Amino acid sequence: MKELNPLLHSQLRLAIMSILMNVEEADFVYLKEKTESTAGNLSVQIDKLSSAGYITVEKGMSGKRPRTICSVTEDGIKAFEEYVDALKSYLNL
Amino acid sequence: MKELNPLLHSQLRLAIMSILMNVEEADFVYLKEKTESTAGNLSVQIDKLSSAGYITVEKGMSGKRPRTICSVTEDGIKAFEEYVDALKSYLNL
DNA sequence: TAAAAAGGTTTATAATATAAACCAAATTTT
DNA sequence: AAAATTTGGTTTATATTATAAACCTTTTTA
Repeated sequence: MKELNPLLHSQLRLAIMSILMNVEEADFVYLKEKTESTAGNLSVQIDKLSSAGYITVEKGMSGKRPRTICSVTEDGIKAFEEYVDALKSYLNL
Repeated sequence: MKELNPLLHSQLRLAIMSILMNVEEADFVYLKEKTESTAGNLSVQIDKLSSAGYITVEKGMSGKRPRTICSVTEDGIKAFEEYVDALKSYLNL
């Protein structure tokens, strides 16, 4: 049986990637609302995806408030697609 | 976003369930070979699925050797199918 | 100006997965 | 016929992970 990339096989990280696969970019606040996660957990998981090179993270300002924008990288897309392929063999889809 | 049943969202438990969804029953040795897991890990995860009522486990003898036979329950089938549904929304399948 | 909210990060804790060590019975080797 | 190995597991320890709690700084509101 195929391996399931452990970096993607985590509910929150998978949710983040899933969202980012469908949009150009998404900011911290949007990801938090969509995933219904705590800020702490989200921050940690964003870091891990970023460290793995699956997403890029730009910390900037929106007016006077900080704004963290994420988007998926080529590597991230590839990893996500491979993960989906592997999962399909588990779920017979 | 939907919750992913944490009992099923584990590589090895998902692999076990995936196998059992496609056969009448499977024994410990067969599951170990198919999943390429260690005996210890397999034993633990079988227990968890069993405690959750997702599989039944019969410990008997085959000739002079012990034999542990597993099969999925109705509850297990239902949980698996719900898990697959939830996952689909993450993977857009 | 004091209090609360926004947007996060860091640190501590609880849960999980995994492997290592172990056990008893059966089989094989010497 | 001992001794060593294999089979079929279980139990316990360890390393990783996920998660939440506590915290920080700046901005906004009361």
